[in-house]
Amino acid sequence: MSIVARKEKQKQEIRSLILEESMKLFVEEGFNKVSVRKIAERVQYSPTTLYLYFKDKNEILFYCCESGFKKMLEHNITLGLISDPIERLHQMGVNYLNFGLEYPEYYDLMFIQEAPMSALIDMGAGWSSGDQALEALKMIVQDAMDKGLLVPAKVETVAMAVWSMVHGLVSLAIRQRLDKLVPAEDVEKTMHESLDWLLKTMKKA
Amino acid sequence: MSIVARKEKQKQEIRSLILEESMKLFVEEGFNKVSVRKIAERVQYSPTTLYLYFKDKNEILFYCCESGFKKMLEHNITLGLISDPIERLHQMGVNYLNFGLEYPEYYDLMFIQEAPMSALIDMGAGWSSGDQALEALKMIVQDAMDKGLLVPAKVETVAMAVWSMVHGLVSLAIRQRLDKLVPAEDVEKTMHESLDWLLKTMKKA
DNA sequence: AAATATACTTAACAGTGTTAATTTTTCAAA
DNA sequence: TTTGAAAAATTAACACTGTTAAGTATATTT
Repeated sequence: MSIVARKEKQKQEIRSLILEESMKLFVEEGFNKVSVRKIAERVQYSPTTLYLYFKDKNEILFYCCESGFKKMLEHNITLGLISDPIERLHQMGVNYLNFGLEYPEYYDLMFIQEAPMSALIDMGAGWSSGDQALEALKMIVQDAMDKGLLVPAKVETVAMAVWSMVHGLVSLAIRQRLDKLVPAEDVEKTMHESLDWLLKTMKKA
Repeated sequence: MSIVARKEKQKQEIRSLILEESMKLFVEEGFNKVSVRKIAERVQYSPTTLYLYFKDKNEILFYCCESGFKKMLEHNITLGLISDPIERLHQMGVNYLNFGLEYPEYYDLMFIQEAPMSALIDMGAGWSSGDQALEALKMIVQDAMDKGLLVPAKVETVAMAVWSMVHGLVSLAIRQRLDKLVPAEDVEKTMHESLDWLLKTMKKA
């Protein structure tokens, strides 16, 4: 029993090692430029060994995302302290923008690449941390509505609007599309202004 | 002179042929799954011949985007008829969502892939139709503000907010992320509701 | 010590983008 | 009309990619 348990533990350690090194590489060079062989070299195993631990490259990416979501949740840890729902929503948006701009490669994997979703479908699995973040968003919107701070509307509608807005900002920024609208050096500032504008606008007069 | 002109014309025709067939393939299978060899087979040339007409695969994609923007502008051709700026902005948003959902592969190339922007940087060129669309957006916002239909704010800020919002909706939808918020069959409807909500919300009371 | 199960590696396949060298075609001058 | 240069297209090749099948060590059990 203890020997089989120790072996299982070793296996998990190798899994973790692969994920860690993969994530480092994804962050350094971007998902598409990282090959299975490169990861294998980093973990000092042959390329094919990785296939004993993961179904394919997509699955490796999939598990890396989970750690990305956890990182994101850490950013939101101080959120509970803010009592005003609108203020809380605002801060959540600011955190989202900061996360995206600080870790663009993580963001890319989690929200832009299609690979992890394919893996998710293949596996029939879920993303607990990811769903958790969305639930948090919906709850804040619901809270704000209950307190009469927002014009009544379907919670999903407003949540989708807010999420889409911050995602749009980050993903356009990451893909250098916002340079077409304002000079590159003003992009970050204007992104925050846009978020401020939305929050101010949606707050019930 | 006329003979050299005809040769030039022939060259342009081959260029167009390559772009047409590439676009078809990109739409059918997605950028990443289309290889230079596949394109070559379609146009009945050897793979290396394409390199006589384009610097690399990214440059092919880049020129395909231009046609995507033109397609998009066509969708907006009826916009001038709407006199109310807010209503015009709303319809522009609706067109944007429809375009993204109707031609997700085009949208992917134009706004999600990073490849065309790399080509753009390498070439030092611009995207006339793309810039044109952004200018149109800014002008509508400016118009709405001039007519006192929006709370005064920096035009770029509001334009960025609106663009980010619709881009966020489309790109999250394309990458199957919105399924996490509402059931798949409700995604499209809720997207439109979110857009409606934004426009209603931003309209000065 | 022999047999079996586990962990890992080597070799290989079919594909990728791209370059250099080589061939075929086109067309003006002799 | 043949010759020679210029243009256009091709073949061969390189260094990669993700992934699978077959083979080889290394433990563990009998």
